[in-house]
Amino acid sequence: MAKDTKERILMAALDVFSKKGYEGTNIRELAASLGLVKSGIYKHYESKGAIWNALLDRMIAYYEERFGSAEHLPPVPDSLEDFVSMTMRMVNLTIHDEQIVKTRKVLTLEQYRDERARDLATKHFLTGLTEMFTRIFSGMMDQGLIRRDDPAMLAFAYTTPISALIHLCDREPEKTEDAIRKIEAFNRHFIAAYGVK
Amino acid sequence: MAKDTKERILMAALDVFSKKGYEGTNIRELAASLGLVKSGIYKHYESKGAIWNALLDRMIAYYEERFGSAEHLPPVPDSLEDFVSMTMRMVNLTIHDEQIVKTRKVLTLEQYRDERARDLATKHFLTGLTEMFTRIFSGMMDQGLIRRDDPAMLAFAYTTPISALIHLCDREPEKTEDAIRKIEAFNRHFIAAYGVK
DNA sequence: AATTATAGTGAACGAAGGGTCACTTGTCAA
DNA sequence: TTGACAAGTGACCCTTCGTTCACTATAATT
Repeated sequence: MAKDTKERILMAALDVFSKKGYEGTNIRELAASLGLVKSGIYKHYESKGAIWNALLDRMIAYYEERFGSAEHLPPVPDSLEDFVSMTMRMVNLTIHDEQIVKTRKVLTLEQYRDERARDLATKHFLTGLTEMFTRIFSGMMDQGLIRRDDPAMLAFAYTTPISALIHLCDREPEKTEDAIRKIEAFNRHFIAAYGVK
Repeated sequence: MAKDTKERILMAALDVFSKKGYEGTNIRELAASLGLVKSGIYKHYESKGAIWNALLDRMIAYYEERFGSAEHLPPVPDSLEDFVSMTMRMVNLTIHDEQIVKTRKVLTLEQYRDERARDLATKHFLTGLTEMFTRIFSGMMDQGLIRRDDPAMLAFAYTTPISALIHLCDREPEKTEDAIRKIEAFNRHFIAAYGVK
């Protein structure tokens, strides 16, 4: 039960930090969203900063667990259609999963204030995806699915446009459908340019 | 002299908002950075929110003035080398101009809180560049410099990777040189794929 | 020269923030 | 049954924040 509340506090913190940022958040409000009174929070965390650090620990650990080891990488697709549908599954997850969306927003808001947030933001927004798709493209080149080229450059050129649209969805959720269509169109464009038919 | 201080307050606000965000900023500090005492600020703006609104007005007007009308668009380059050097000039400006960097940071930090910041962020980070390069690519296709294709899609695929690296520079300035090299490499890759030799 | 606006000061205020503490309540072990 | 402990409460403390105001100095206007 203690663990439970401690956990709920972290999730509430993720929620409110993602909306108002760390500085814009106050403990009373955070506690109230859990049906607690502010002093109750301090039975579980010693300060607002401690909540922030615990949340970041969690986000970092989650990222490592999820994308850190090679074994959790998606398999190399065995056709171009497979490749596109894998991308679209990932995109849909990352756009619609509340927790992932909030994580991105928090990292966006705190990237200039907190060094660890800064580093994790770069992984989330740039290097993580690029590295992942570098391996995928490398595999696809070996299989002759796409033209042989620098896989890292291709991954960069492939993931950053998609990433830009994911950010757009975070910022303006009402444009989500448009963004998804645009990602699909971009995939067709990409495959037309690099796919081997 | 009144105008002057009013102006200096805006510039100081841009500076401190870009570092600490709106909520994280306090008027005392802002005033002190101008050699003023906090009550002096209120001779020029009626509240902290008024400073924010004036700053946003300024950023919006500046953007309109700079990128809003077709006449301020860069000319269509007349060679591929010209095109790349134009891009690199723009990139260097946008990465090194303090005011532009701060503007991006402020928009990044306040995009979820303020509707106008949100809209301007989308222009800065996505649609503005895309529209601009749509025209450029359209012109370059007419001149036979690049393969005929959907210019809007090409602009999207060209500008978003560069944008991602600009964001990286904002977040981790020590990676600026790497980022610029990467943009140059991306340009070569892009031209190899779409340029007509 | 007298007046009046303007820019800036310093003290003060109320509200809101983070954090503490003595106390209550419920749970579980001895 | 009792004792210990973890979880939660409400009142309180101190600091910081945004804002106001009476006042001064300076520059412009009549």
